[in-house]
Amino acid sequence: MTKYSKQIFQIIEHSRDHMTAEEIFQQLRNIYPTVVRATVYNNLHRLWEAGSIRKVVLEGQPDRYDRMERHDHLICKQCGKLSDVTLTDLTQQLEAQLGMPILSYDLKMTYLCETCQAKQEAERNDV
Amino acid sequence: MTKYSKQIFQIIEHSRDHMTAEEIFQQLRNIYPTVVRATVYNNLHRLWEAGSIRKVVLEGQPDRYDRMERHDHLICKQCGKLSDVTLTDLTQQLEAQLGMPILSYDLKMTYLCETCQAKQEAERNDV
DNA sequence: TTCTATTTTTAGAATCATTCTAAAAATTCT
DNA sequence: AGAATTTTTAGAATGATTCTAAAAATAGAA
Repeated sequence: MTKYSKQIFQIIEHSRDHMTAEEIFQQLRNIYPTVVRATVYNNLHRLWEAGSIRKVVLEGQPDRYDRMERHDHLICKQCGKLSDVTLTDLTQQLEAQLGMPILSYDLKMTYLCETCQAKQEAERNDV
Repeated sequence: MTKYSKQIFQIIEHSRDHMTAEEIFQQLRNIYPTVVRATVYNNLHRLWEAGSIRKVVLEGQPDRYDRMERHDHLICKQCGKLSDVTLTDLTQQLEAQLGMPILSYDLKMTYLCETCQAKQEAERNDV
């Protein structure tokens, strides 16, 4: 692990908001002002390959990076806000239904966040 | 609905293999040889926006399009093969755990397909 | 039908996240 | 130290997708 990969790993582990490569790059530049974007991409790739970080792929957005710890994702259908929830592990249940083992699963749920719910409520009253 | 959107919708509904925009474009050209890529993208976007088709976003691949009918996805970790499975609807269960309603969910599971399992087995015997 | 408005298609340029390339620098191994 | 490997760098390249502005098609109203 180099100073860059260590730092990038730290940034991801300690951020609760699923940063993009660009955001990580910006933050890393505060510490190492000469670092280059490719270094961030290289390290993210290596960390992900090594199974040290998760990649969260959302439509129409640059990839986001996330800590490994088991958890699921909630995405607001309106504003796209991404948040974490930890539901009970479904692995057993899924394997039982499939009748075979799985390696992992990725569960994303869409909902309407409080802010967007409030907005929608307001609109309804306006009209 | 225009001839193009109708046809594109048909292609997606009748294909079991989650086609990319490019693949749909190639197939559409067999019927309408002068059609242009942008038309495929435009129509895919409209169909998706209208909730008539699903978009399957996988890492490092162009987006794939899928029929709407409720089902989940299995992805081979090795070769990337994508297949459909229909497990019991988890909505109730998820909502109960979350304590709030959700709009939809997207469940992707990774596994090792038969082919890749066989390959891995063979390698193990070779070494 | 004829005029007008809206939607769709087209061609090609533009975008933008990400990957690639090849050289330089840093690190590790012997 | 010297050689080999890994990482970083700068910048070009890639490639899926979106955008733009004009042309064509379609739908609606008179």
